[in-house]
Amino acid sequence: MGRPPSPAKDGVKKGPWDAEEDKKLVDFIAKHGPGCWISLPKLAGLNRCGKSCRLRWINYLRPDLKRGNFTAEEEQKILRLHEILGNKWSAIAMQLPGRTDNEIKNYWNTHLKKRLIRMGYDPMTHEPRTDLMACLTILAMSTNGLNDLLNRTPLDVNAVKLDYLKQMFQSTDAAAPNLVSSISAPLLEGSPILNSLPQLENQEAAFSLGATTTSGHLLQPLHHSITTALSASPTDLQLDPQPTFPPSFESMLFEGTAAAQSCGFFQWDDPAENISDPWGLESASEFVPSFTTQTDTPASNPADATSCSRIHCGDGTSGRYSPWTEILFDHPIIQ
DNA sequence: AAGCGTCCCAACCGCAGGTTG
DNA sequence: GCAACCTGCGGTTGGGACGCT
Repeated sequence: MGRPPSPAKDGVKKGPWDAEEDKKLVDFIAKHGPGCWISLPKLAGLNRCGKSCRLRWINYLRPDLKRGNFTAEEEQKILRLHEILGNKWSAIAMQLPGRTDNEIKNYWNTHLKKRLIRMGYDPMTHEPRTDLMACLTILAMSTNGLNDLLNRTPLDVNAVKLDYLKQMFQSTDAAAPNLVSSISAPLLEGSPILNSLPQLENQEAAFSLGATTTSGHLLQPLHHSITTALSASPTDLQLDPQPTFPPSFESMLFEGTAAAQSCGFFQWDDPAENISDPWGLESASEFVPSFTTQTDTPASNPADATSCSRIHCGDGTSGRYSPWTEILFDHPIIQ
């Protein structure tokens, strides 16, 4: 037996809702409340399926929805809840009044997830990535890094990278994350080394050696170890054989320590996202010491190109990074 | 100004679990 | 207990907006 089959769904309108449809739906629900979604379209005079009506109401027309950008507090909440709950968007949405699961899901996929990846964290586990693919990813995102490796360019900065790379591939221990971070060791925009390198005629080359955002912001865990190591030996790039990797950003967030600030996770890499500078730090250079290589090449850490969604170069040009998978798998060394 | 590539998000799709007759 | 419906959820996508060349 069971229920009679539902009516045919042919001829039902799909796609974006117009103002008239919205009004019909809002008026109907204001009068009758959200009840049976299957019968609602017919009763409300809408040529939509009940599912579409429900979605439109829940995600857009509901009066208690909060509009506008996510606040820093909301972002932190999402990150913490995601670490605990995973992709349980509805459960996460329950903890964020006025936000829908769809909205949170979209925000995660378009902002937070990418940010974690750029910073070397696994977006699912929220732990620093230590696998070879992650290393290759970040290396590939430095665009010319692999070319530098293959071509054995004599650039001192790349020599540093190669040293680390060599260690990385020889290493089987926990040093790997630090080695990854070193590969993206950035250089100060407009620094002598940048000016001296003919390879840096384009933004892509600048990307390979690190570039800065217009805001000058951008700190990240991946930078911590290399800058620490370098500052410890400012004139001699002796590499720490057992460098330590900073704790996960969540653990620091939970602890609410200054370490979270030095980690700089909430230093927005995109000026458009840098809404409130929540840690009150105007520049990454505040706690990222400059260092000098054996060839007297000054550098500091205003930003990391591997985590920039938009790279701003000294000549005012800018570019965007591509999704890591594309970069990685398009690279000759992978193919 | 046009073409192209990328980003973003509203909306759709398919599935799973609960409900109903 | 079964079959079909209903609801909610998470993954995916289409197309408008935007920026760059």
